[in-house]
Amino acid sequence: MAAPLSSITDILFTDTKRTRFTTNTNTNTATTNSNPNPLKPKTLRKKFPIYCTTSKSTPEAASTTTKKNPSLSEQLTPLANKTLSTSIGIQPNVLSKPKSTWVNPTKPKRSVLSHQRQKRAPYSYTPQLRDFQLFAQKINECGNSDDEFSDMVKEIPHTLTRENALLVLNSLKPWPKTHMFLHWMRTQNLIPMETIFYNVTMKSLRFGRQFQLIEELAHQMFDDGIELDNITYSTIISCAKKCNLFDKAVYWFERMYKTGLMPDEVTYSAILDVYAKLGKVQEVINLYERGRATGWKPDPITFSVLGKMFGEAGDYDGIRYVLQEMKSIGVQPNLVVYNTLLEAMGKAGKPGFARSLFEEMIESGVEPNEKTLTAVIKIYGKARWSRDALELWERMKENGWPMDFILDMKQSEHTKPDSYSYTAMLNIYGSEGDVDSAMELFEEMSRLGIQLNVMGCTCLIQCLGKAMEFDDLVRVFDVAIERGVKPDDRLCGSLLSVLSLSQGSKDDEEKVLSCLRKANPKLVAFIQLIVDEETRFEAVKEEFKVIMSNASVEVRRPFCNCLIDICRNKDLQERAHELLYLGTLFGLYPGLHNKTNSEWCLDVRSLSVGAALTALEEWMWTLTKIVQREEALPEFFLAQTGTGVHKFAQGLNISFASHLKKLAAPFNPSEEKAGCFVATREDLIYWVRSKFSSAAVAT
DNA sequence: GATCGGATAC
Repeated sequence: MAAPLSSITDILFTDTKRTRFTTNTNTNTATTNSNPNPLKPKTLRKKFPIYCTTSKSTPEAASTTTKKNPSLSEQLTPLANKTLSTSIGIQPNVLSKPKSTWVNPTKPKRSVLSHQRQKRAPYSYTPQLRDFQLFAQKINECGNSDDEFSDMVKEIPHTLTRENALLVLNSLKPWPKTHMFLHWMRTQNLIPMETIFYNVTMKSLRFGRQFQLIEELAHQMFDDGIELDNITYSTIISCAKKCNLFDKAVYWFERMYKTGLMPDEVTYSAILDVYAKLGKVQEVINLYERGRATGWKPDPITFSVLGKMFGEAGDYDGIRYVLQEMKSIGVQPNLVVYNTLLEAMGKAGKPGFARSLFEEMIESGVEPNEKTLTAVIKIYGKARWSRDALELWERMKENGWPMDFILDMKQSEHTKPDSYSYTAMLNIYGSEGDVDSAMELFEEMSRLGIQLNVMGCTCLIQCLGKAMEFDDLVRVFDVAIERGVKPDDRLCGSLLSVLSLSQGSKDDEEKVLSCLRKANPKLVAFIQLIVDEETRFEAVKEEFKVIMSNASVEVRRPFCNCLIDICRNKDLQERAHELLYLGTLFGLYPGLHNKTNSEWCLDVRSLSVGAALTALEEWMWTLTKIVQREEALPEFFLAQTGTGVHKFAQGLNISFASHLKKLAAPFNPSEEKAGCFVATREDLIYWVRSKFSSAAVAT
């Protein structure tokens, strides 16, 4: 056996200190670097603000080269620092030759993992295969008691050989049988005990989540002098992981180092996953970089582990780092890696990049499976990209991709039907305005007892509101509340937007209000306050403040938009202007008005139709006053509505154009930029003058 | 879940 190596905790601890030291000594350089590498994961960026430092010049690195027998941690630390600076793309010329990072090339350093995967003995033929299969089957079928087992095992058909034993151990299914058979072999002493017998038994125990028994067997191996190999350790570690005993997983990994056994890439990636699940991102990166520094070429499974970790952290830079690493090492992502990275992109809130990655995956010939499609559909649904979602739906039909990713789950015994997939589908149908399909899903969920969550409920209500199906809307809302859905601000927001659509019918309006009253009575009281013409501005202002501070940040602007719409629908223009003013005052419309020397721009893209028209009136009014006072004006004026691709902005440019006409304002659609209306200073001045001269003539 | 180990959705 090799001499004991340093424990991995020592390595990590030493490295953390060193990392901090390196960071501190170079902070000045770091802060002056105006172009940080965009591919750095967050954790790297935090702890390693600079990447160009050569570790050779640090005192620690120098000292390690002079020592005769440097510890593993000492050998690896400078390498890790060095690799961090080269492998993530700041110096692409060094990227392809990690070996150049050796501090002392004449003396090869001990690696942190073995580059050779543990060899497996070839499967040997067993002449009595059939007999032993039957024997194993009988044991499988007998009871779990020791007595029954003892009786049964006596019927062993031939002499036990190594191959026969393996065959039986592999065929025994419930873990107690495998465990008992191994025990029997050990006490009978018919053949010498081997590592592989323990490994096979441990695999069976892992299936039954019997970590304690696995640990007992491992101790027994130590006691009996049976070598634990990489397969033993990776099985122990993965079982600990499966049982959520992460400290145990780390313990056995350290123990492996202490006994002098070098992990191979299977064990190594298993432990990376453990650290990732513990949220120890920095440690994972350190271990990964360390392995890389010694010439390790990680395989797709490792990248899947890294991708999942960065996804959990919502770390987009980290995800790009993984992609960049695979590219530079020349590892082609497989299905699982793509699935992991797509999921990660979703968690990092990058639907656009997820879409490109998905297209790249198809392009490279990797067939998507139901996990891929669920992830992508979910991302499109969340981003409200209904067009992309439906296009994907069509492609699934065309290519024969798994259409039944929901049905699959219904049929599976182990997986409960997925409320999340239903929500994603509700979102798609909802965004597309397909009420029938959305309601069909809703009824199906009720039939199958699938929990409707608040997001699904919000999608449905939006959809029903748009279709003016107020009775169904009330029914869905009541059922959702009954089944324990807690209305949140988004749900209130969608009720509010439905209310702003229900113009005309007092009856329908009352139906929506009854729902909103259950979800947020204060909001209903505020609506009543603002639609009362007698209410004074000061009172509105006070209550507005209360309502908005109580609402979560992301719904404040939609709330205000809807409230303005509601007022305009009731011809309460003055109140609408007050609300827009309050919204601006509370910072709900940043960037509504942008000024440069040559151009003033009104950007109403984040406003509802009513709010946009109110903003336009306000702007024209202000511009009129400026013209009348003969104050300085820029050469050009621009009003931006967007082209209406966003779901909430649909029709905004059309309504805006017709309102411009109504005001006879001098804005014309821009020929260069869709969704823009432009006017020159001359147009504007002419418009104000003619308006007032005609007014003067009229009076 | 035939053949001793590591990765993916809610």
